[in-house]
Amino acid sequence: MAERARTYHHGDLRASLVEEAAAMISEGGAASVTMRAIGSRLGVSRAAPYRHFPDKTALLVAVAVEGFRRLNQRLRGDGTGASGSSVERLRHMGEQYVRFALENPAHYRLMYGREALARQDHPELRQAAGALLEHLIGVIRLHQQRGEIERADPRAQAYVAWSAVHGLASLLIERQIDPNVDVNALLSQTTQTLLDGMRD
Amino acid sequence: MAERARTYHHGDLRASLVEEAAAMISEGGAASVTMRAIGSRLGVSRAAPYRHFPDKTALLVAVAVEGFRRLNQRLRGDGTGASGSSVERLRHMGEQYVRFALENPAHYRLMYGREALARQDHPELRQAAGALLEHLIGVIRLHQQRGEIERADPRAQAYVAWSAVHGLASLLIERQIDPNVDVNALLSQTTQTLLDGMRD
DNA sequence: TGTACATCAGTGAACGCGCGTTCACTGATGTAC
DNA sequence: TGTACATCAGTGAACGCGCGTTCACTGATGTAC
Repeated sequence: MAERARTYHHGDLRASLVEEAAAMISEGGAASVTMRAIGSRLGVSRAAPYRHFPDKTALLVAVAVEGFRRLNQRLRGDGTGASGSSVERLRHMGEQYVRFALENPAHYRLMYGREALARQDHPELRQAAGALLEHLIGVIRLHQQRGEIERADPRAQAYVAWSAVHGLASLLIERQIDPNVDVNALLSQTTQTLLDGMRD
Repeated sequence: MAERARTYHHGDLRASLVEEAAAMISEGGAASVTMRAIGSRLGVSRAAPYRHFPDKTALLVAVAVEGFRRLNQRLRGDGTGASGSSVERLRHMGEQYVRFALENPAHYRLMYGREALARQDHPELRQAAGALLEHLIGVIRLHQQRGEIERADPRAQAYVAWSAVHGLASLLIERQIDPNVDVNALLSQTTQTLLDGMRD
């Protein structure tokens, strides 16, 4: 991506900043992202990022929003296809969710933590997170209609399901779970327990 | 607590440092704890804390360990008494766990997050967290024996249960859940779904 | 009981550092005529 | 097509700040004799 000719104007610095910040987050966590470092990594002056983002927080918000976009895309991507049963579809979503978190731990932390970013101040971020939840609610509602799970309030059911996968993802990311445990087995046991608990 | 006479020697500065750091965390999050501020809040010089902790991380570790001690105590405290059924006992633990997190959000975050504290370097912290898990496993094993839940690997079951309550606690703390939602209802729905899913 | 002295919990001033951000500027670009 | 000029993405030096931590020190304490 940095293979454009070295012109004075970068070309698409804004996008590169978001991308590079995400890379830095992967490598060293959110704390390792500094405006100074990101400039120099992109071969650009320290002040250049301020042409595109008013301050550091704005950049981090953009990074988090981009994370939600990717996660959203992944959850919608149909590994099992529309052909899978309702239960399979939900199970698939849960698995992909946790896998995303495991593959992008620091990014995931940025998306959901309030350590680096105060949530209420950033409507775009709020909206990006909300879209994910609405998608889950939609799937749950659909599959309630197919009669495979209990017909409780779909929003509440979504929160319960989300809690379970978010909790598992967090505990794994924060290395609270014995590294000898078989993650796949634990993941499928979690989704299974959840689906059993939601069943009529 | 600061009502001892103003002597040159503080009396029990170490304990006060931990206590005060915990208070600051409650007020402004872990990032608001600085060695400078904590000294001045206790009416002591900036350098004084270094008599008791080699560095800031050591102090934060002590605070986190203290948090685990309190949480542990709370989970063991029998709201329902030993008289409650197995299921009631587990439900009670789940509820107390989430309530602790809601009452001490920043402290909880410090205990389980790796943002402020890298976990592997601090065996005492690791051990404090481990003790909590072992307690949960013990309760689950006991109640498997009473035949009220499925006889799966108790450690795996503990991880699943822990994931659910940790996830719920985290989402609530990070304000990812619609504030209009009835927290108590959501909490009991979560524990209920979990127990249903674990039932034989 | 009184004194000498080792110990250790405090002081206060200073250090160096890395950070986010600002400022006056300059080079490149694209558009009006 | 050629030129004047507004626009805007960059530069590089500097700012002020708050931080963790160190250092030589001093005051209080407790213990040996």
